[in-house]
Amino acid sequence: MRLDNTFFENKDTLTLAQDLLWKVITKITPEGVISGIISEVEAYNQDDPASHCYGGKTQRNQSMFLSAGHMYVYFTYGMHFCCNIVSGEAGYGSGVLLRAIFPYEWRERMIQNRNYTQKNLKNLTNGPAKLTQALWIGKNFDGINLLDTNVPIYLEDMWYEVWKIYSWPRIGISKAIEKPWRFWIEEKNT
DNA sequence: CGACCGATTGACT
DNA sequence: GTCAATCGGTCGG
Repeated sequence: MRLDNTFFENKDTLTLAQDLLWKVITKITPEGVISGIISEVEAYNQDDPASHCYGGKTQRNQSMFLSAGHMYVYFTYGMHFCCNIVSGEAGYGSGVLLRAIFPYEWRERMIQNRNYTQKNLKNLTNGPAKLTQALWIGKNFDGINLLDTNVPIYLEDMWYEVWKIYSWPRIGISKAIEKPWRFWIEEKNT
C-alpha cells in the first residue's frame, strides 16, 4: 500500500523516523522499478543544533520547511547526495535522513548505478550517499512531494513485522551528539 | 573572490 | 575499528 497523508499527519520527527523502518522506497524508471527496504534513519529537527535547519530557512535547506511527505535532497562532501523525508507542518524545518536500505527490487541495477565491484554486497546500500547513488536520486528530487501520485517515487507499506528497533547517537555530526536519534533494524535470520 | 568544511565513502589495519 | 581524499556549496570580506 502506498503511504499517504494519513501516515504522516500529526507525527513528530522521532516517531516518523521509527515508522519509516521496514517501509519500502520505490522509484519508477522508464527501464523498470527499483526499490529498497528502509533499514536505517536519523531524525533532525529545527530545534536541534545538529540539523541543517537549526539556523532557519536558507536556499539550501528550504525543502525541510515543506509539509510532511516531501523530500529534501542535499549535496555534500563535493560529491555525494543524501535524501531526507520531510516531517511536520509546513514552516517547521524537520526531516528524517535515510541512511541505509536493504535492496528489494532490481538489485542488479543498483550494482550498475553504484559501479560496484566488491564481492561483499553488504556495502552496496549501507550509507546515506550509497543509497541515493543506488536509487539514482539526485538534486532533481529535492522538494518533490512523495504524496503526489504523479511523481515517479513513493513510499510503500509492505506490512513487514517490526520486531526490534535499535537506537543510538547519530553519525558524522559534532553537535548534539548525545541524542540517540539514529534508528535501525536488522534483517531477520534466514 | 577565496578559505573553509562537511548528516561521507572507500581503503586499509 | 581507523584515516584521509575529495570538491562544490556556503559564507565572510
